[in-house]
Amino acid sequence: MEPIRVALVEDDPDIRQSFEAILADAPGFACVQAYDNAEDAVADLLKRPSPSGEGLGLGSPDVVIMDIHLPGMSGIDAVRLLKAEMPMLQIAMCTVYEDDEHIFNALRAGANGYLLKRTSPEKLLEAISDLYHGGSPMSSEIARRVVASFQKIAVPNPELATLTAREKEILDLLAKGYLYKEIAAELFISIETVKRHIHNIYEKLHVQTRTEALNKVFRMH
Amino acid sequence: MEPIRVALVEDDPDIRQSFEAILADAPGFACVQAYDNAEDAVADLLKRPSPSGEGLGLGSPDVVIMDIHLPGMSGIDAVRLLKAEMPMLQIAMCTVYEDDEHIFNALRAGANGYLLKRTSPEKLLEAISDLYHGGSPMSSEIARRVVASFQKIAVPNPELATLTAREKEILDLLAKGYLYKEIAAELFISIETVKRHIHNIYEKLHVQTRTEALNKVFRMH
DNA sequence: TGGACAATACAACAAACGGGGGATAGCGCA
DNA sequence: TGCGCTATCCCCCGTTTGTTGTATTGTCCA
Repeated sequence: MEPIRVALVEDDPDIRQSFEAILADAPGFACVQAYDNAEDAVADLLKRPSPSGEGLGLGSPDVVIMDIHLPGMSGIDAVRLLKAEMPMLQIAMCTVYEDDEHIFNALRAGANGYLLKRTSPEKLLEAISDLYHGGSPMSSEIARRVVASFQKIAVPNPELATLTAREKEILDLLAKGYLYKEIAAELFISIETVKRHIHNIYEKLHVQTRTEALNKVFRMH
Repeated sequence: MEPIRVALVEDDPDIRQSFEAILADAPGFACVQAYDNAEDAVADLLKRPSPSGEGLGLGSPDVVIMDIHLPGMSGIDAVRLLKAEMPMLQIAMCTVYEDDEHIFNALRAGANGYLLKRTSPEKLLEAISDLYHGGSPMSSEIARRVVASFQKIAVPNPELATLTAREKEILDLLAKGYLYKEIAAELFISIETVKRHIHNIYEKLHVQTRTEALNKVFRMH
């Protein structure tokens, strides 16, 4: 069985060599490239592009372990560039940063996993294998924040709760861009009633225009 | 050392007994409750509320493993109710569903982890331990979808790319709810120019009204 | 140097929006 | 029974939005 081909991007020589040693000792893994900066890594890895995203070039690694804090270009920008050209390449960040900003920017840029540097060698190898098989390994602190981010999304607006069912129904159509007369036709009521409802909605939400109302609705979604 | 106290909510007696057996055999784990439906589980677990969220009641489990498909109330609704009263209680879903809808609804409801039923006994125990220590265990297929959801958020609309810098600037103000005359004042141009720009924007986005334009802008943000 | 494009501006007009004042009818609850 | 809330409807009026014309200026590029 072919070993999993790994590339490292890490500026600290001690850490890089330590990772290389771990990979060299582990059966089934091979460190095929190691870079100490993002510019070299991007330039070199893009030399072996997958013709149309359906596979990786011959010399390409299967998995990239990318530091975030690097001299010059950041690891996050490197991920963005690499993923744009080689979407099948599996990349995991490996860094000391565990704040939401770094985590979410990295994932938005296209990173497939996010590990903390204090990850044990066994967990690191397990993560690389997981990546290779299409998983998204995360240190448990990271998973926790990612999961927590789903709960924060819904910030219930108390103003919205004061709307009646009919008002919510009309606000929903309003948000979709329906004209007053279209709402009236949809609900089989007169346009005057639509105006009255919308007037009441605006009063409850403390807004004057449709756009302000929409911003209140979208903000918590 | 005290064992981790686990409660199960699972309607299939075979699976429930199998989980109980796994927990009974594992040192450091104890199955303290098992329910075959969500109503009983919620009613019973809420009898031991944490006074103000800072801890769990004396008879409470540390960790709950919750099925989603149950007779009557769903496991997702049960999580919502339990988390509202006992936010410190750690709950992981354990189910066969691996579609985005179920995953994200469960996480939004407050679930701390999400496991698939085909998870091996070793991984299950590891997940329970991870939960107990504040992590968010996920099967790797689940982690993959959760991470992918961060990338999908930004679906670049090619129509938006055709807008000039000035048009984007005006669209931005338009989205914030500015009136035409306010945009004119903000940018030191005439209201007629604002109308012209907005007209051009609508043409490029293939919309007729402000609200339709906003929906195009918000959709990819 | 001519053409394409972006930004600016004006005019006239129709449609849509939003505020103000009413009014009626039903429904539940004190 | 009466009060409050909700949903429904009407009129008047000014403002805002969006369309359709036309036109000037500047820039960039072939």
